Amino acid sequence: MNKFLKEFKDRGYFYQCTSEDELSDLLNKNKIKAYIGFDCTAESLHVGSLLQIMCLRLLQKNDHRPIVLLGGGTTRIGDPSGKDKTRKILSEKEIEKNIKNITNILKKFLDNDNPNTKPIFVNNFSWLKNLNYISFLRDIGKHFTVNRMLTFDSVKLRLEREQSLSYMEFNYMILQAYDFLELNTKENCVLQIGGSDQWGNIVNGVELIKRHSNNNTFGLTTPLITLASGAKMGKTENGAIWLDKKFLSPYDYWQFWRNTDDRDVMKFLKMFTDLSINEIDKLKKDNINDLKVLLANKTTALLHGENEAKNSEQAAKEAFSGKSLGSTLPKVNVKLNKIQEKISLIDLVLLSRLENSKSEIRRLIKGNAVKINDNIISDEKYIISQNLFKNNYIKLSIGKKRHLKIELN
RNA sequence: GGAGGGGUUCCAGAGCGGUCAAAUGGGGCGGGCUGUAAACCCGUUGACUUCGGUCUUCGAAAGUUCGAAUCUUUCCCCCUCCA
Repeated sequence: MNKFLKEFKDRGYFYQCTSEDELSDLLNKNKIKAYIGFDCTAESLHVGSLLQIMCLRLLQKNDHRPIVLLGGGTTRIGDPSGKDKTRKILSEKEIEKNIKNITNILKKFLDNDNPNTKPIFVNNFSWLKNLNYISFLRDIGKHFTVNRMLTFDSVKLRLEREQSLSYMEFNYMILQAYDFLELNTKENCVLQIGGSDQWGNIVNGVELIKRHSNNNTFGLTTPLITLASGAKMGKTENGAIWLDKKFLSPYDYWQFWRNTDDRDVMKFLKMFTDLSINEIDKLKKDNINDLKVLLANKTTALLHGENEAKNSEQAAKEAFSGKSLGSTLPKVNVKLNKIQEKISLIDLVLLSRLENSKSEIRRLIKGNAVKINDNIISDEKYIISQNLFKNNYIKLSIGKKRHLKIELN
């Protein structure tokens, strides 16, 4: 089997392929271009897209060239796959902003220097916006039968549940198929990779290209990752695990990985780090916590860099091992006069934005969950005094996992 | 178009005139155990509070009543069956 494909499988990226043997042959013979599409509905990507990003990296590692398609056009339509309801439609401005931001995130993960493999960024709005309806129907629409379209899950499931599906959304799969055709024609792109929910859309592209241009192309999908606990990966109660400092600090990103379920650690090391399969298999499994730290360090380094990873590890060490004030903890500044006004503990927590409901904070205080400089405070009327500040800051903790440095200025 | 059933707090789902900020389960949060894991146990889970209470919530609006999630009317939405 081809080297790229083998590693793709070994790392757990593989779910389905349109024609595995042929693709393997092709990859052995040629360096190809492959594309993955990213939705631009949100301002940032989250961990849910990480597997796709790792696929892009793997392509580069094997000297293939990734094309990153940003769905500036298709986001204006909305993919019905896996959704019960029509999504809200974003304004042009929002989409442009999202594209910029998402591009920057992807660049952090990818090698942008090697001229042979550096990613090609495209926005499908650039070709979709100029489509002429009549000629599109004649050139492209004729290759699709409604009979077949109705059988795809994205459409079928909606109809079965009697949830309305607009004509606009119904067209989504044709547009995505057209994207592939466009990239095949202009860039000689021969492979589309996507999540398993994209299978239908990908197959449509492969078939369209066959009928329209008589070229052979391929589709490859990755599995939906579920955690050992059964939950979908990437979202927690506190929100998505964003791949963007603005929405989730490197420390919290590090913590997300550090808190991985025991049963998922090896799997994630393979999926989300650059450690070779060999190295991973040789790792000593007797101290699972060391492996979690390794996982957190590697994944954080990929996104935020080695330094941030180191800092996060250091901060975690200090925060969890107790007494020392974490010099690297996330910090919040408080004006000196606030303290002189005799601010209450409740208000301090409010100020820290760790919680935003006074009732909730009261409950936490009663439950012995709030600590200042590692001392439990159980009096909800506790007033913060200036002499609590050592070296100009205090450590505020809620529960075992949330720690913050409050700095005076 | 006709006939029924339904919209309840994060989710599922009880309540069907006062004792309802609303049973129970799940999830979340906190505590315990531990390893920042899992499992398990306990507590908590609308907001504000001078801890006495106060305010806002049961699809929307109007009404009946001393009092409504619960009754009436209109409207909106969903589901099932028939055409």
